[in-house]
Amino acid sequence: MYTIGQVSEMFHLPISTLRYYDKEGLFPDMERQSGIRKFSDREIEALRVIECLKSSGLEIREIKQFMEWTTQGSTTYPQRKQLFIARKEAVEEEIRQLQKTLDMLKYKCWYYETAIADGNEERIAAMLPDRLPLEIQKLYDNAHG
Amino acid sequence: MYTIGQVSEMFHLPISTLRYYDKEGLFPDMERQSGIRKFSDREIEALRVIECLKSSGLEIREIKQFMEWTTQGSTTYPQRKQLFIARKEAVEEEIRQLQKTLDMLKYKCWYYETAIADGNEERIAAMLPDRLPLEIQKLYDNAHG
DNA sequence: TTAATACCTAAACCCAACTTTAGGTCAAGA
DNA sequence: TCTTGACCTAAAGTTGGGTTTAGGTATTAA
Repeated sequence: MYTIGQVSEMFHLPISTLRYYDKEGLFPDMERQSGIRKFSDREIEALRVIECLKSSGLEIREIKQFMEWTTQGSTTYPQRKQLFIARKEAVEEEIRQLQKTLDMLKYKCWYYETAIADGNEERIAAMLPDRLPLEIQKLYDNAHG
Repeated sequence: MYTIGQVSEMFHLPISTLRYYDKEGLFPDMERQSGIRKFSDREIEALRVIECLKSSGLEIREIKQFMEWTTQGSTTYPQRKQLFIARKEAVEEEIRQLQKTLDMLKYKCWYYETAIADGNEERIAAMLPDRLPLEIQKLYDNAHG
C-alpha cells in the first residue's frame, strides 16, 4: 500500500495529477483510511495502463470507461480486448506517420547542411524536384508524396 | 497561386485553421490581392513544413520563430539546421516511447485473449510476474521495466 | 435585381488536461 | 504547545490550438 506522495515519486507525476485522475474515475473503488487514499498494487497496475492508454492517444473519459469494465468481471473481457487491439492499430499507424515526419526532418537536415556548405540555396533549388542525390530523393519523395 | 479554399482542399485543413496560422505569423509576407490571400509555392512548402514540425511536437510559436528565420536569409541557416536536428532526435525518442507502449498493448491483447479462452484471469495471475510464455514475458518486462 | 459564393475581420467561445488557490484535518517532533 | 509536513476538498484559473459568430465586401449567374 502506498500514499499519494509515494506514488507521485514512483511515477514522476504531480500529486495534483493523481488526485485529478481519481476525481475523473480512473481508480474505481480505491480504498481510503480516514479520508486518505491508499494505492494498492491494483492502482499501481491501473496507473501503468493509464500511461499506456494515454500515450496511445486515448482520452481520460475513455480510460474511465475501461476502468469501469475492469470492475465488471469476466463479461467485459471481449470489450477490453477489442480496446487494446484498436489502440495497438492506432499506435502502429502513429508510428508510420512519425516515420514519414522523420524522412522530412532528415531531408531538411541535409538541405541546410548543403545550404551552409554552399552559402546559398541555389544549387539545391536547381536539383528540385527530381534531381536530388538518390538517398535524399527518397526522403524528399516520401515526405512530399 | 492558390486561394485559401483551394489550399484548404489540398491539405484537408479547415479554412479557419489556415487563417489562424496566418494570424499567428506562420506565413510571413504572404501576398494579398485587394485583401484576399494568395498562397504561392512558398506558402505551400511552408505548410508542409508546418505539418512536419507540428507532428514532431513543436508549438505554433516556435514554428513562427522558424518562419521568421526563413525571411532572414543565409545568416539563419545554422539555427534552422539545429532546429531540424533537434526535432529529428525528439521524433526518434517519441518512436522509441511508442514502441514501448506497443509492447504493453500487445501484452494486454495476449492477456485478454488468454482470459477469454480460460474464462477467468487465474491462470495468468499464477504466471506473474516471471513465468509467462517467453515472447509474452519479453513484452511484459519491457512494459513493466 | 437579387441571390448565392467565396472571401474578409475581430472577438468570443470551446475543450481537454491539468494546475493553482484557499481553506481545512491530523499526527509527530522540538 | 505549537509548528511542520503530509494529506484532504471544491472551485477557479491556465494553456494550446483551434472554431464559431457576427457582420461585412466583391463577384458571378439566373
